[in-house]
Amino acid sequence: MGEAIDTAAADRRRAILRAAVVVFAEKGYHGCRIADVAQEAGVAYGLVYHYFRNKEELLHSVFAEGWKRFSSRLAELTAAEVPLREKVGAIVDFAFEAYRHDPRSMRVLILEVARTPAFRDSAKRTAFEDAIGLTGDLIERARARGEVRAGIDSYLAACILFGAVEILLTAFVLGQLDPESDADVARARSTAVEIFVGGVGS
Amino acid sequence: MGEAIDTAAADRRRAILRAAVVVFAEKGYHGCRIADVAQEAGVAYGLVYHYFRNKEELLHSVFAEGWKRFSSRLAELTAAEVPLREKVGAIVDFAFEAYRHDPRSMRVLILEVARTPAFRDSAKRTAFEDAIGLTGDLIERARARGEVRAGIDSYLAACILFGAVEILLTAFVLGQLDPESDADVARARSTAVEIFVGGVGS
Amino acid sequence: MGEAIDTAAADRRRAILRAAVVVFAEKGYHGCRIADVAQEAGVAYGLVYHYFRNKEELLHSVFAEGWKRFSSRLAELTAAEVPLREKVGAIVDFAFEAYRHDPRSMRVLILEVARTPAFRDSAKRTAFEDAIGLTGDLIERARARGEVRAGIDSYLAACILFGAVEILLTAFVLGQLDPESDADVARARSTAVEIFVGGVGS
Amino acid sequence: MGEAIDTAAADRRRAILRAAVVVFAEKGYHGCRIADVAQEAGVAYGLVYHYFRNKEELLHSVFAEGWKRFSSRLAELTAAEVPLREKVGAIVDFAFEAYRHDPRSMRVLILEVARTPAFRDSAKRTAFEDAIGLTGDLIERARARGEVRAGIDSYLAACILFGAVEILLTAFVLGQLDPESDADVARARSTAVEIFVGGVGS
DNA sequence: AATGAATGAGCGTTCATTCAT
DNA sequence: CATGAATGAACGCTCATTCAT
Repeated sequence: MGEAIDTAAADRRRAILRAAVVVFAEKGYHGCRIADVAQEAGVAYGLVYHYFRNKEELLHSVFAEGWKRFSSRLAELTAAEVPLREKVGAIVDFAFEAYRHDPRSMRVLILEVARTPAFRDSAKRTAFEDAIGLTGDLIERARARGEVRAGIDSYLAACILFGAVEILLTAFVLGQLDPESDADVARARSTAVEIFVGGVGS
Repeated sequence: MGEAIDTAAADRRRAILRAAVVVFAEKGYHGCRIADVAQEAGVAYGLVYHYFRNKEELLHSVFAEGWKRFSSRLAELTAAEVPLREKVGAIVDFAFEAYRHDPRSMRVLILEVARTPAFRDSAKRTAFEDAIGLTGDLIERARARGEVRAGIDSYLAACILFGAVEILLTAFVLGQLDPESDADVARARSTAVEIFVGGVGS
Repeated sequence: MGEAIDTAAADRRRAILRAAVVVFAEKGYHGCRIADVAQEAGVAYGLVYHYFRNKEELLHSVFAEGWKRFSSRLAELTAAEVPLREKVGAIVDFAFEAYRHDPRSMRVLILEVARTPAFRDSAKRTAFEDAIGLTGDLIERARARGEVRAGIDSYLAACILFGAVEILLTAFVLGQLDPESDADVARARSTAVEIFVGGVGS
Repeated sequence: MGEAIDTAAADRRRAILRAAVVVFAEKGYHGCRIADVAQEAGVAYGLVYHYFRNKEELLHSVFAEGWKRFSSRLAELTAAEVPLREKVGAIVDFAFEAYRHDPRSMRVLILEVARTPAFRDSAKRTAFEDAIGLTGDLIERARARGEVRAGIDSYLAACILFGAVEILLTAFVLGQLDPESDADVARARSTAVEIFVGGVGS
């Protein structure tokens, strides 16, 4: 029974979190009120403060929740024994897939979390740095197998891969690319992988 | 004399704009008050409203000012008759140089303008799209000269180049790379160019 | 068994009341939350509402509890057949002793109850007035025995005695006098009694 | 002209302060909103924050304003060369007169300021202590002229005088005495002076 | 009886914006 | 042009109180 209650509480918490994703995605962090989140979640706004200390912590939690999935997937990929090109493809696929599956979450991750001043420090940066670290490791391993050419810094390369993925996601988010169009998605994916692995040059 | 006054007015306007750059860079668009900008500019806050309709227009103007230089440089590069690798290097150099020269402006461009909801539409996006269009044209021309391999979409490639540059600038802005270190700058530049043109693969 | 339960209930009630004294003394009536009182009492905050209608009634009850002892002692003193100087001394002693014994209760009585707007009417004032009435009676009796000089209004004198005691207690509460110092206590006591009975004049 | 503006600003500030006195007196510090003060002053509530940092500072200022008059009068009295009985009478008169002249200010001083937790420290206590110090000095001088009997501590005596005055004012404030009744006022005054100087004893 | 999730009135405070001087 | 007093919408947050369990 205690568990049932805990679960109910956890459900509520998750409901508010989901509502926050929706609302942040729609109006941005600064453009929405706690009351909007509460309304979207179908609860009184006071309740939000039972589950989250304040608005900022709500955003932090949205991030933490979303990031967890991404970084665990990344860790898997790093360990896998497949060619670099496939790994890079998998990272891009995963990001694109995540966006197709829950565009609003990605929207918040891409447009809000990463750019909120409060997030420019501590935990958040660490999370991004961890992801880059993992990806850098992944590239280092590929180098050990002779898959990476000389003169390429693995960690800067990881950065660049993320930059590429992020800007393509942004293009999807902002509507320059259509996530519903398989052609758009395939083209974006292959261009990202091809450039990252083989460059644009002939 | 009318001109003298106009010039004085223009100076004032520029002073406020400069102050806005400083303050936006320091505390972010949402984290600062018009009064902060005015104080930084050394004027009464009411005066800001003589030169700019409102806070948002101030941010728009900051962007427009900063972007002008960048896009005119881009247009030059597009027209120049040099190999693709050099053009890409020039774009990266220009971005990095701009950051070294006026890190606060870049900070605002990178961390504020691009991510403010209000900017996710209208003029701002057009500006970014123009830049990508120009860069895409540049790549198309290179393709015409046989410098670009098949299967690469020029405009997505332009996106990716911008994503790469942006994330490296972000690394500088957030302190993961040191803009004062020539080694860091050179490594970032060469990695960006090498990956973009030749990929990481061996 | 009904009694056992009643007793348990009464214990709970008393525990909450004691907790209220502690918390009110520490942070003031307006400066604390029901939740603070509950936590101090080691119960869930909802339970407070089983025993007290609301926060204000809690304060009323704290007062009533504390005042009961004081006024019954006062009634005893009134009846006793001892010289006025001794009676006054006993009142002062009693107040000081009460403070040494339970400074937090006195703190609440002195700093909170007497000054809460809600207490400026009804029951509370009556209680104070009763005390003053009793003390006035006490002085009247002394007058009947020739111990009070002409031109002194007994009830105003009672007021003044209370004012003197209260301000000395305040001095203890606020730390200007040290309740642990026997010298301070003795001096305060004798000064109060001497002035009240004999005045400062030579 | 600068002066005219300063004066206008000072007038506004004073108007808000006066309004605060009225409203605090009526509903208590905790029982009123900034908006009430503003309405009473006939200004927008935002304006209150131009002149006072926050609600607490407003109360502090109300106190400071009211106390200034009282303590300067006290300093005069201390210096005067009149018998102790007259000085004590003058202190009591001044306090009563102040109450008759501006009962709401006194109400705030007596019922709010002295009892607000935030005021139980720093500046406020110092002010009270200063007043007691001055009055203690006054009694010490009287002692030097042989007007005070042995065994009386001047500073405790000063405390007690203040306690007596305060409680009588409280009686006026709470309606147990009628400040409009000359008889009540005269009786209260003479009782206070007589007890303080000569005691109740015969 | 006991718990604490849920509610929502209420309020302090901020700050963009206006406008009289 | 320049100033900054004045306005008031807006919002985050608190916390007393209720009530289902």
